[in-house]
Amino acid sequence: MSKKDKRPLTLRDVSEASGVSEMTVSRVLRQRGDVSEATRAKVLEAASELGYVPNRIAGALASSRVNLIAVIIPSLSNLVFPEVLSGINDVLDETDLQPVVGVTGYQPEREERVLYEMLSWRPSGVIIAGVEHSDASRNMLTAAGIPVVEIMDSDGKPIDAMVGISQRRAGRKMAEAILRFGYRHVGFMGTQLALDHRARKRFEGFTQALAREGVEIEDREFYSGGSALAKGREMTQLMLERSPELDFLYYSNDMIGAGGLLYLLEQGIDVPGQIGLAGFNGLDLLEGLPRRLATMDSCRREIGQTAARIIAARLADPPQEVENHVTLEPVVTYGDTLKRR
Amino acid sequence: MSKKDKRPLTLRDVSEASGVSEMTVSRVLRQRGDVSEATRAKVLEAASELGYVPNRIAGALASSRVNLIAVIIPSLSNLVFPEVLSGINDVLDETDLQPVVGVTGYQPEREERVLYEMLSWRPSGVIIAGVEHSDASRNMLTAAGIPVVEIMDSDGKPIDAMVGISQRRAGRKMAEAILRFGYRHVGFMGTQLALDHRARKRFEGFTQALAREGVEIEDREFYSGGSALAKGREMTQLMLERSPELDFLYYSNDMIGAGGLLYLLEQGIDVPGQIGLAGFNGLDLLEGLPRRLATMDSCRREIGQTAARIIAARLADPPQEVENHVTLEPVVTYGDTLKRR
DNA sequence: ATGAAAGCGCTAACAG
DNA sequence: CTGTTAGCGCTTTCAT
Repeated sequence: MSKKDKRPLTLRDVSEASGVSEMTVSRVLRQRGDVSEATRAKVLEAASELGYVPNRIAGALASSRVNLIAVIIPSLSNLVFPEVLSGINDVLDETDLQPVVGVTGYQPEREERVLYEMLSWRPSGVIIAGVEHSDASRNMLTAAGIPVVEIMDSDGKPIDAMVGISQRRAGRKMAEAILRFGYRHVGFMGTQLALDHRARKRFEGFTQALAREGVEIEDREFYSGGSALAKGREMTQLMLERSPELDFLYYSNDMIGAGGLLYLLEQGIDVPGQIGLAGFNGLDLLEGLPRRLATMDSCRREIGQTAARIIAARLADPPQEVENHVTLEPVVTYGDTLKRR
Repeated sequence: MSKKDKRPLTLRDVSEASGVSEMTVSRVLRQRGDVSEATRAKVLEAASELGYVPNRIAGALASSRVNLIAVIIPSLSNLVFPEVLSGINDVLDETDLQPVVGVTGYQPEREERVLYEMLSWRPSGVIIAGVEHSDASRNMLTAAGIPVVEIMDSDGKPIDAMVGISQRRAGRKMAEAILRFGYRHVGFMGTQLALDHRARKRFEGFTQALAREGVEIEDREFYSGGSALAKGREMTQLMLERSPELDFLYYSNDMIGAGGLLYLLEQGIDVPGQIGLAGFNGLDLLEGLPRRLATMDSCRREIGQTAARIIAARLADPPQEVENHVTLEPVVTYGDTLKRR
């Protein structure tokens, strides 16, 4: 038990308590260099008795080594990002690197601030969502001189490394599937696209592929905030009342798609006979629905893992060779809501 | 644009570039002390031209001030915790404090490790989920000499401050509602209780309140991992095949409750006529379901906000007086699945 | 309003 | 295997 001092404990306290020099105490605590079993035990004993916790701030300053990896994402409530984080954790857990998460709320100014804050702690690497960043952000990232992995989206010119899917291609692929199966009157529902570049790109790819076959989106609806499931429900009702001729509804994420699906089933509408549906992401959640929503895997866990692996490899001593640009291929799951008519 | 140096930029670089002493540069960058507008401008110009990002590691060491608040939670995939975080953010955004999140996976040893890691950065405060911690963890927390707020659960003796609901009371309240409405044959489904103390306490409160009226849980089922919605569905099916006499199903969270609800509706079972249902948490998600599941608000956003407010108040200069022990009262929402029979 | 000196707690680099 | 010395990049404190 430590006496209730005001002053926090330092290496010196452990040194005095154990009768071993600060330097050797430091070596024991960091498991670096050779220390005799006897001294080792003495030090460990003293440290744990005092309840000493090393001061990494001093350690980092002295060694100019920081085992932190900055991870910058737009949101935690999106469900997708926690899964990316989880993938990152899977891999970093095997190393001595530690993720530190910053959240931007999809706002470029906040991204800038968060980035600045994180870089001021001199992390060893950065994993950041998206490829669009303000000039200031790009400059900071470049100037930091550390590995930077941009994730989730491969449509763009990366600063350094990049792991993701082509969002445009994802949109295109789904459009092609829809057309192939004979749907022609398509409605779209999604979040506000202004700040979510990935959703926007999927949308662009989607419309372009439709256009190639002379098909245009006939109705669209956007939302923000609130329960996505409820929003999907509401928007679907609204859209079908407005545009009863639609035979397909494309949702920019699975959650609103699920809401739409529940609504349609309740109304006794024939899915996918009368109306086909598709979402995006491949959420676990879909498994519990009455019918499997067509969707497309966004590979988010794998993206996280791959990004972390790139960082870990580049930081290894000696640095390992790795592929710096990884484009994953999302797979369409037709489920029960996308069928040849 | 910074020349592509190997060495990271320091205050000295800005000092030289601007012809102002390091000390004054530091003052400008921290907005502390009086600096003439002219020098100020010169410094800012030089700093941004170089792309200088201050080194907080050095700053923190010199000032022994760190604006970090350690936030330690069991999981990010639980949906509940991101909302707590969001509440914490709401409040800390107004201050210069920054949350740093650590995840324990519900494992005490990991909690210990995460805590150790975080404390080694000398944060200014800790917000940690739950009131059960290993001795080592409690010691570290005590020895750190910083404000500690334990959250989510108020059934226990806090180390310092505490914000939460009484999980036992929450379980009891739901049991009382169920009994009041005339249900007598109750089944329970939930996660493995061993490590989730809050779920366990709710369960205990629940069974005790039932017992008081001579009612016992007649069947129970536990799960772990996988899609909660799908699990709720499967467990419900299983349980009803096994125990068709049940007239009420209590789910330890809304997600599995939603799965159960969807299953029962599909089977054409009369809810709540034949079987009543209730979950726990008060998730947004429920709004989009075909029927509103009875549940109980777990006040998670408010818990986050309150905890953050306590930390902010205690860290203010001068420290503000605040209530250190806050017990929130969860409210039962009867929805459409809990009705007098 | 600005500068100079000292040192935060630790570790690199070397010496023994 | 263990100890000594000299900083890491900044801020505190005190002087000017």
